[in-house]
Amino acid sequence: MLSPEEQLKTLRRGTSEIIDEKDLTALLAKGQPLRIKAGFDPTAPDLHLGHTVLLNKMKQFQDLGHEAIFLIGDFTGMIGDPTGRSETRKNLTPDEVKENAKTYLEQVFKILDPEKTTVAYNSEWMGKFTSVNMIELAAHYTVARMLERDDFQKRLAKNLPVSIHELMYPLIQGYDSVALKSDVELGGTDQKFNLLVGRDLQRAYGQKPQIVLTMPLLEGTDGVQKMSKSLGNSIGVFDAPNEMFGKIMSISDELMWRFYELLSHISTDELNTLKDQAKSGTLNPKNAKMDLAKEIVTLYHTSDLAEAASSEFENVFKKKNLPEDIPVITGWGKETRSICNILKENKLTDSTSAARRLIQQGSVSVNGEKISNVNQEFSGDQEYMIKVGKKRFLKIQPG
RNA sequence: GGGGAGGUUCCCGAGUGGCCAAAGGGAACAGACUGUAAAUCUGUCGGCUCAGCCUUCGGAGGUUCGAAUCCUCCCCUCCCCA
Repeated sequence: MLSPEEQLKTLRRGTSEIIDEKDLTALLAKGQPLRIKAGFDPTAPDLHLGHTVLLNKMKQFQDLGHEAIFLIGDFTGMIGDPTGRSETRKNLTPDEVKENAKTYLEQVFKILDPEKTTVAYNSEWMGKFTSVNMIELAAHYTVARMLERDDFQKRLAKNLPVSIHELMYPLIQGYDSVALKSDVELGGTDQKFNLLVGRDLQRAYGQKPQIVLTMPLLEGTDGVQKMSKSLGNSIGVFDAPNEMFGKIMSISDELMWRFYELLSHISTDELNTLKDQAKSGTLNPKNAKMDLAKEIVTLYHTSDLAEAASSEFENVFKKKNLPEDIPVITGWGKETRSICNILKENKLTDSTSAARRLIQQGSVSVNGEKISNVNQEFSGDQEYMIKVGKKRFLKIQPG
């Protein structure tokens, strides 16, 4: 095992806060593998790059010889973490939770080493919890301390509802640390409160409080708000290679460095070199971004697909050629149909109204010719290349 | 249990009988500019057989020539008192 200082150097990369670093150093100095806990709520099946920030940190612990415990909050998932919520979450059914959990693990093992990862489900112990146990647990915390929490404060201040069960959430997450006897727990900065409750509860149950390590929340493609599917700024780990590549290319240069720090597996030294080169002008930021996009696409797909996505990107957007994989449909014969209906029927636009607007704005072309007449009709027995905006394409072939 | 406030288009939020498909902001989409960058500027932003028509303002009824706006009942949330 590396020395505590060397380990810390790696562990500090991208980290927001370590509570408390001295304690962590002391633990590392023992030279024993530590139990590293990270919990995921299987509330949404769509994993995005933001979720992987934590996994990358966990991977670092794993590579340093520690024991990664991946906790699936199948029990807590039914409650819904109130963190960062301006409103109460919808509860999930056990089946939904189970389904989501399966998806999670599949993705998780693209980063973590399955051989060295312990997977735990908190329903294992929470499912057996009696109401007496629950009340005992609740007795270890006070209402005032629970309401200190920022999310609750904000909601109360805005006269928004906070349900009782949401107050239970941090207690149960904290109890997971007791059940797992974790030495370190990882979480996003928004999880700080919950993670700290874990420390208090471990103390209350006679254990040594865990070290809390928080990671920043990754911004979404807009560069401002945190990555989230519902905000429409996320890059999903299931995104197709070309889409994933394109989304990464669309982030700002500033955000690119953050992605490098939190998502790339290149060493911190290499990263600093890249930054210096970009600053001095010897490296075009675009190339650094292309490399990053390739690395990430390779991780979730393959290096071949990443290369293909890269050349496709250059081809379509730099050289303005047509993409390779244009959806093709078969024509409808001799009768003619209006352009608006064709666009709507093939989902190039949401509605004929939207199609009209886009045509009026000059963003629709057929065979390279801009369409200006919203009523223009086309027969279905010829080949057409339809383009809407920069990204939507459709080819119609005679039947 | 008593008293008060409120539920508006994807989100926030204005609108208290016709000039309302509903201000403003955000998001999104499109155009210009680019490195598909970002930033900026411009436009669009319920639907349709589209200069007209149809469906929306928590739900169901009602008043009216006409309702997001008034009345009745119901559902949901918050605040104060107990």
